[in-house]
Amino acid sequence: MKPTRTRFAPSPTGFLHVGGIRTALFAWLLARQHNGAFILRFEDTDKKREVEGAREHLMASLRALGLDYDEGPDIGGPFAPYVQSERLENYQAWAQKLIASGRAYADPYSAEEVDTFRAQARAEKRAFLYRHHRPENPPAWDGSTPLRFRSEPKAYTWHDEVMGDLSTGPEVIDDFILIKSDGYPTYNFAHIVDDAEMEISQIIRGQEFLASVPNYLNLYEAFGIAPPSMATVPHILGPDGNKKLSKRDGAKDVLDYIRDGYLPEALINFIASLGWNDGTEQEIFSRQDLIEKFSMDHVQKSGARFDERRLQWLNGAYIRQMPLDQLYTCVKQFWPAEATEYDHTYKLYVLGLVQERLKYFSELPELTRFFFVDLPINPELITTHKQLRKLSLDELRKLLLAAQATLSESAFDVKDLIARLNDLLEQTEQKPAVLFSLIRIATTQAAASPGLAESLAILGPERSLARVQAQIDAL
RNA sequence: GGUCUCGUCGUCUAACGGUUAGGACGCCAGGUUCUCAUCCUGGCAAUCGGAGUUCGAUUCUCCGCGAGAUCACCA
Repeated sequence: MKPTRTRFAPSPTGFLHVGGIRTALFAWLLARQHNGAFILRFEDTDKKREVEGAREHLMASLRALGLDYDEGPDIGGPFAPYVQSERLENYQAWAQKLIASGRAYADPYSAEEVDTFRAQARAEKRAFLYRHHRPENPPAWDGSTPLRFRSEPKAYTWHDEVMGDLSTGPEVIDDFILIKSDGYPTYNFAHIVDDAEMEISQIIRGQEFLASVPNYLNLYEAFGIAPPSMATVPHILGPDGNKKLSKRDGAKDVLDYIRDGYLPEALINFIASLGWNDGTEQEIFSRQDLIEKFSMDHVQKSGARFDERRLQWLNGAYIRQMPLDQLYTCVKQFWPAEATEYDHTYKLYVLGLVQERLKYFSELPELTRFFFVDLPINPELITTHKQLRKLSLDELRKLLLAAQATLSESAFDVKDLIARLNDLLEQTEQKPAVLFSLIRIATTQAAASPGLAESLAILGPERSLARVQAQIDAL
């Protein structure tokens, strides 16, 4: 059996969003699963669309997700270069083979003339076929005009790893352009040459190419080479509509998810399970699980909608199962500014308290700020509280004074705090919902916070008591 | 308009032609002496429609309907 060699071949025209990364992920998984090679190739044959910095961005995105490639533009490999604009002579050589065998010819028409043909077909509600206008005696090709493939229309049936058995009639086969008048090859031509030269065993790509496959098959035949196995994955759709997920609809750069504090492992798990499952009820797949269990024939044929809530849940699940010290290194850049003057031990303790409620790292500041700085008194926390708003200012003051008295004698370890808070419940004959809420609000000024005793223990006596006092003063 | 593809809870998805159509996210309710979260329990919720084949159809066939892709000197 031939070695597994898969590739990810983006055009450097922008960032990589979740939809785009999926084909890269699948290709990577197959390569790793079979101890094969994963190859990165830049398809930069349209110079007009190229975006400055996109190459670096694409490579950074793959790196961030841990999708390491074995051959590529920056690291080379046995079939270098891995950039199409640096391989023009290869395409010329292959084009000459077709010219020699009579399977390619110069397109004598101007772009405007072809547009006229196209408009005509459209007006007649027909699909446009260039070959209906194929010239009888095309001039010799001198490179100043497009070079077209001379197709041999016929019906095809073929197998797609995801879609299953597919078939089309001869009416979809056409004389597409191999080399543009600027000397660059089209995608349709270049990828076939490169995949053959680079010995790619399996092509994984989005469904926008599905309709072109019969044309590719026709070209493979003209070259007398066997096509690689093909897998067509459906698009990932936007969250609200049925549109393909695209940059225009606000699809986010995968690097933005990393910046927001999503874990690469969670992102990969999420993207993989968007349209794929292993047939069991497992939801969480480690990278190794995915490598072992991934299979193209379990990939869904229809497009999946992108649901960020599910990604959040998954990321939270990964965060929760992380060892604390590992999580600590991950969140280093995400602490609120006020945390800089606090030491490792303090922050580690804080992190331990919020670990189970953290969905992504950039939430860390809002979740932990009150551990590092006194927040301004927010009267609404009491006036909108369904129990506390019923109490008079005098009652509130009494409770806070009682709390102050009890806490001032505490050793401020969790155990002692719990004991004293429980005593205070009996003393004041209050429900926890009243007493604990009040103390929690006074000492945190936050709508939500971790357990009361644990929070107080971290804050310490000085700060806790000062905050209770501040709350009393503000009543 | 031609061609191709797809169609199970709101979302992601399971189900050799035989299941009370399962799981997960989300949502709702309850429990875990405060909030938020976690965890646990329970609940709501789906086979696009119509024929046909069959003892029996989510599954096979056909016709509708809906959705997506494509018909570029873009990939």
